[in-house]
Amino acid sequence: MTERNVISLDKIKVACRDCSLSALCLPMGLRPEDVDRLDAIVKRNRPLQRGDNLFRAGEPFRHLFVVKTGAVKTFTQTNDGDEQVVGFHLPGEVLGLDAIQDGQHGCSARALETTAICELPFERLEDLSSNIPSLQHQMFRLLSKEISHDAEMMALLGRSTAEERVASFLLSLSERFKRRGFSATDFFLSMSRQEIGSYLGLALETVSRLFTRFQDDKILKVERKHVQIIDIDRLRAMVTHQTDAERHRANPST
Amino acid sequence: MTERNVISLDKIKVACRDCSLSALCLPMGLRPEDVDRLDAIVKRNRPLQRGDNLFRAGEPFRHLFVVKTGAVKTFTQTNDGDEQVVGFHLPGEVLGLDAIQDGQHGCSARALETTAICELPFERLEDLSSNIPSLQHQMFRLLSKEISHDAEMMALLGRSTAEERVASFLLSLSERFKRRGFSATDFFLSMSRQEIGSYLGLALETVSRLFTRFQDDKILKVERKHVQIIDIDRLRAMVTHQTDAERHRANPST
DNA sequence: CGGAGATATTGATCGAGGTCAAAAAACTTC
DNA sequence: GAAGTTTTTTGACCTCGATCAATATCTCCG
Repeated sequence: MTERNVISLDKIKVACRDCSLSALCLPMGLRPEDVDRLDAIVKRNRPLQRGDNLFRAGEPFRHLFVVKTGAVKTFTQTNDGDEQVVGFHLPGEVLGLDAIQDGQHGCSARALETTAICELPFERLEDLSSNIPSLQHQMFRLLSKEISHDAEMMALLGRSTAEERVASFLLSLSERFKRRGFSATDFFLSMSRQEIGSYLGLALETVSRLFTRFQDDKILKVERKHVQIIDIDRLRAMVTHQTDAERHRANPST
Repeated sequence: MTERNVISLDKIKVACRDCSLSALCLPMGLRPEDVDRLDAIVKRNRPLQRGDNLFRAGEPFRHLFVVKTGAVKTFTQTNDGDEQVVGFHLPGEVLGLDAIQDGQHGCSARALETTAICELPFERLEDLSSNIPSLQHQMFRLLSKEISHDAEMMALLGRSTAEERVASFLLSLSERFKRRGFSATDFFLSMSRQEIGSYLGLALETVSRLFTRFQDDKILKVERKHVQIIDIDRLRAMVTHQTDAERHRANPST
């Protein structure tokens, strides 16, 4: 390992209190002194390279993981060999929540690009949650948010056309990038067409064709992994099958 | 209200410690004295009749609900008017978990038959969880289990054929009835073909046709709402696209 | 009991999207 | 920078399940 690597490794070891993600991540809503107590149990390892596994399905569950920088996919293997993508995870998002229930990971997680991770020993997190009510509350919210998100995803997969799914996917990425301070209309996809298709329940060819069509319709500019959203309103209009759950969330006053 | 009703109402007000569901429900794994502390915050109202709403999407979230007897569906409304079924809930299953995150219900819940419900004020449940580590642990497990289940459902909706979806649905019901002490092979569906179809992302006609086909193939005997599973192994064999997450869960030793 | 409305079955038709195939473009690696 | 591999695009074809439609059956009430 070179000197240069050592320096970049140190750089990523930012304490929670100094981390730009704290408004999105577990520390959200905690008092500064409680953030420090949380920080004390966080372990920060060297970054993963593209293709590295963070954990594999079936492994014992010991930690929750938070994406700090980069991107991770979670997936399971079907018994006819090919993989089913379960989710894509951006900075501030927590992985491993499905493993709490029976103490082993139900899916595998693999870095889609160079990715820094914060590791939280779950037993110590539970102890801390017992002692910090706002942390317990934040944990409940986190788990609940995942459940809400899954319900929306199930609705999407159950009802929507390929067009709606791809539009939804792009809008979701757009919003998540925006919240993280990146451009909402100009970004790079870290996953392949294959992975997008698997996630959306579509063939990779269908994803590709829709990108092409959206580009022909002047809604997007797509060049390989680089996506620019030209007309976000037309993209939004495609998601006609939005449920009232989603509407309430988008505009709670109605 | 007649004398007869009053008696039946009293009968359903069984304390957690005496409830046959305690092995499936929140009290699971709690010490008897902690079960009593939990029991003290549980409210048991009169049963719902078929078609009654337990809560509606958009309403403020105050309680978690547990099905005691009967069955409940949760659903959202798409903006073109028709409903999307999100889940079916049997005795011992908890409703409202998706609402913790933002304090309002993301879906509506309606009784599919006469249904008794236990109501848990969430704020008091949080306080209790802070003071009873095993209850906090149980809450985390409960939420995590929901997330696992949703991931399986997403995989089902994303990849599977209509045949697999219906087979999976029947197997899921079968296992859940079995755990509750009912027959795993002879039961009544409390939901319509329409609702099954909505849940599985299929047209109601497709559900009906598959029931007919399974019956022709001597896998089932279906008569309206009454289902008898004749050959559960053939039903299992249909679910070829099982993921490794599901396999680990079905047989943790492998 | 009988009629109305809901629910389920069955048939016929059609189209969205899957599959197969081939070529093109972009990364890897030596 | 050439050769090989992976990823993406595009075309042709076909299948599964949606949709439309008609009938049958159930359930609920007066």
